[in-house]
Amino acid sequence: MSAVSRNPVDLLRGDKRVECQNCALFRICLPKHVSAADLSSLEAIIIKRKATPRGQPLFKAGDKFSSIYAVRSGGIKTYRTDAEGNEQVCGFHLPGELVGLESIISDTSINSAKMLDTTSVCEIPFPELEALLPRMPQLQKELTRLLSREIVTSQWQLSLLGSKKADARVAALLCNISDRLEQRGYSATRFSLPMSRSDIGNFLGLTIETVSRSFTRLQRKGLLSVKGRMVTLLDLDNLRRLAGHTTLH
Amino acid sequence: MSAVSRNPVDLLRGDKRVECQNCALFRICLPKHVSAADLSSLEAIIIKRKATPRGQPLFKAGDKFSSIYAVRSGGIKTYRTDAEGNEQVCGFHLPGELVGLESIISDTSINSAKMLDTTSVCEIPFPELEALLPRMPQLQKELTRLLSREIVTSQWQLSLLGSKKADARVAALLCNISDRLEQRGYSATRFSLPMSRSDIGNFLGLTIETVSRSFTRLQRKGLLSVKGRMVTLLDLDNLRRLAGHTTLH
DNA sequence: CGCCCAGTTGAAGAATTTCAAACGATGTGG
DNA sequence: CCACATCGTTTGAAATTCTTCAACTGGGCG
Repeated sequence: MSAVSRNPVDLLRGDKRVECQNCALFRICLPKHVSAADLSSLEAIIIKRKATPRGQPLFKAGDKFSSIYAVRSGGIKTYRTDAEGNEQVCGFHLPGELVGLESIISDTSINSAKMLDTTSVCEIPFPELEALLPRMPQLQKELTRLLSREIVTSQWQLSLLGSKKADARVAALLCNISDRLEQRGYSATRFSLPMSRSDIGNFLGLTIETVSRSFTRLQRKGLLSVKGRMVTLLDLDNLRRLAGHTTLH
Repeated sequence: MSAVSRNPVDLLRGDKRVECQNCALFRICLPKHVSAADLSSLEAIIIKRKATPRGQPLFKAGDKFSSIYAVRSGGIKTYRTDAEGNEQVCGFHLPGELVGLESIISDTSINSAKMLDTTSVCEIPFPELEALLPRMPQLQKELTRLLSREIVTSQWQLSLLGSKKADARVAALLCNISDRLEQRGYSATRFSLPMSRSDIGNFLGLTIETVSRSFTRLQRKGLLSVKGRMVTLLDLDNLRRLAGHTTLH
């Protein structure tokens, strides 16, 4: 999708100092309310990683928890695996969103995270971040807000899985992604899904076949047009109506 | 279930100063790591409410968000209502747990909360709490941890709704409640469910009929015994095996 | 060119929902 | 004290939705 690397190995770590103010995501990312004076202390602990190709893990469940991550470009899925080896996708993370917040309560990572696409992240070592908080109330507030938002997102997902039919779930996910992309300055009606049908199905609690059929039905109703991962939302109003609830983000 | 009040009206507010150290839940509640010196500043902002009867709302979605709450006794459910008026139960909160964390990101409450039983709470005004954080790193850490735990809980629930059959969902909920009660010093194998079948079904993404049938099946398998809300877990091992994953809490 | 993977489509099967009825505990009024 | 209404729960049978199994398609890449 984006530029692909020749040599994955030397993409794994970057060491250039991050410059949040120049980042396109500054307005929506963690440091958005941090004063210019404090910003450099924050930037000092952040590790700007280079792009990593699709499919690479960012971390695995059980790894020692030491950092959270901000997505700079691309996309990431987080997922957990239960005793029988079943995966459950917990979330998709777009640029400007944090990954790994659920593991703060633990010494080890609770979820695994994998690149959906060529993706770059900023690594934020958590103990260092935590040490900054007492001195930086703005940052502390923002972190609390982002944690809270993560709860809201999970609960939104719950209300999807709890009572909605397949078509409504698919519509809701598409509307949600549409909103998030729009917020980042992209088209709200035409975009490429960063994740596979299998990930979508898993996220929505459906099989890939059901997802596929659902796309076909929505297409026949004239609500959207799909070609592989490329979707065009033709009737956002009715799509939202079908999703039938709380717009998120 | 517990003592019932004659006059609900004068139960709504208490003004006795809270004394966390003497509270049976001190070890598991928000202030557990706060130093004795800091504790009194925290206690000063907490409002100890008197018991409220079953069915009363604690807050409603859309209310101005101003406080989070710690359950002192009884139980609370939080839920959200979508555009069509469908409810989705987001969580059950037992003594020692916080309620309302999801709304921190918002000016208004995102969920509604209702007493499942005669319940008393400590109200913690959030702006005041937030003001204490810079001076009390321990408290800040604990709040962050609790927020993180809330994410883990929601994601646990997701993995239930995402891929589990009805019996597994019911078994998982029972094991989860069992664990939480045990942690609070109650019996892990014999307890009274604080919530109705309807709440259970809604929480698990099932109809009440399916929940009822599931209880009957689990009973026939000799895994438990149910009479109304009273359950006895007869074979916790196999119940966990059936639930088939990550123990939470 | 042909393999392979992701996605689509079809038909049969399984699980849950829906509709309907009955039960038991609780509470009210005669 | 009993008859009756109510609520939450249980049970049964039919309808629906989703899953499963299987075959097929089309684009990308060796």
